[in-house]
Amino acid sequence: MSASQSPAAGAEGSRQERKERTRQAILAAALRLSADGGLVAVSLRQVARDVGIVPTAFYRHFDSVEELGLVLVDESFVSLRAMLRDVRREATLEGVIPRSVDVLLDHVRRQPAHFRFIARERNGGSAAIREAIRRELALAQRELADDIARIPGTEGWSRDDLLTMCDLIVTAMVSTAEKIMRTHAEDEAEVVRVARTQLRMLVVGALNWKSRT
Amino acid sequence: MSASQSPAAGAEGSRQERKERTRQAILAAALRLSADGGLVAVSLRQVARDVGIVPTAFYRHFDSVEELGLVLVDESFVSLRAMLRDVRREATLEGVIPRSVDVLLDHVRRQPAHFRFIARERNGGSAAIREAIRRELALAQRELADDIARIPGTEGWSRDDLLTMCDLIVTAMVSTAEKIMRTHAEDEAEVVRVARTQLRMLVVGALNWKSRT
DNA sequence: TGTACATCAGTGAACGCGCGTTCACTGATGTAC
DNA sequence: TGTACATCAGTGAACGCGCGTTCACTGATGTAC
Repeated sequence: MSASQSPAAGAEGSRQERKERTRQAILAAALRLSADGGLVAVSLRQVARDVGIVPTAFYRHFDSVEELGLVLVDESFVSLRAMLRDVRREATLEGVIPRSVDVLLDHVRRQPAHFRFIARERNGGSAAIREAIRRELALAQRELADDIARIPGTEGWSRDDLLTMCDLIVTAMVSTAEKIMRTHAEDEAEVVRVARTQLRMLVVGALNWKSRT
Repeated sequence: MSASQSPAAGAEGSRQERKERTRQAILAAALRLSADGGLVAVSLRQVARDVGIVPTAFYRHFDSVEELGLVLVDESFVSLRAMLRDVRREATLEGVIPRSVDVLLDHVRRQPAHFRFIARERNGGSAAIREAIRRELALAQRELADDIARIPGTEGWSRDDLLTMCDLIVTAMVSTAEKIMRTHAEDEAEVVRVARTQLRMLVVGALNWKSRT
């Protein structure tokens, strides 16, 4: 690797393009390496070695592994928001539950690294990273509430009840995502079945609880 | 500290008693130190320094920090099971929800270190520790199902539905515990209110969903 | 009760290793004229 | 189009540090006689 100026990413493109390619390679390496023991266990030198650059070159792109981690949070939530957008395409109260779980399964299987990163760092990471993830999940919760409010048949719910329910839905879905990640393909059906039942219990409960008050 | 043979724990008691006291001091130190960056970030030397022994003396008690971590899992779940036992003392369907949340709040406030350790290592820790925690939580889920099955008025639920519901309850309560840990005392009431509403939604939902089939 | 020996929790020096960070540098790419 | 200079991504040596682990040890406690 000592013969090339930009070993990780080939020599094509402008200087700026090559820098961006190295940056992406660093992000990808850190994401991959963090799967083992979380981002805390990832060293700057490991990342550099993996990318094929000298340790000091890391500083051309990030001030620290921590700063890199915050970028990975953003990147991971792009995947999560893409998922929410996919769920949004089903707009009936009946169809939304099976569809949501299917979409979750699909996205977790396609982007396992991003979902694993969020699950891991949500409690395990540094304070700054935990806070960033918490904020993104709270945003997802509000977006979900907005979406559900638009579904016909949900007019009876107050914003407050809706948010309380969405908090629980997000929690349950994060838990389901974690389950999916440690489940082999042949046992997926059971996880999906349980997740659907739980969502149904939850939605039906919210409906009946509200009608009582 | 170099003047004493058992600096961390005084000189009283038999050799065996003093060894046990050092062992407990090591566990306490590791639990405290892991609050910052998880157990991954805790080094054998840090623990030894904190306890007031030389690094090599650590090996008289544990083979590695990892092994120590597994003991901390056990210890933490003693707190969690004490909590379940406390919940169990309320045996009516109406009283169980507010009581459960009160008990959770009380125990999390009294043993924050144990609950924080479980929350952190559940996803952040080593594979062995994650697995140990997952197994304990699955056990808690089954015990909870047994308890609920004994409450009058729950005869209509199948074991399967009960377990599915308990999975969701445990997930929600872990999430609530995490919320409590990052909430100041003056905002506790809101967290408790939301947690109660969520449990109620959940239980009512399970009831109504079952009666449908 | 007194003595001789065994046990073993804790000691302290030493090791090699990977770490983050500093610094002066190189040489290809980009720009101004 | 050609030349002179600026930029800056990546280099490589060097540093001090904390780490886990080894080893032979010490000396108080415990036990057998």
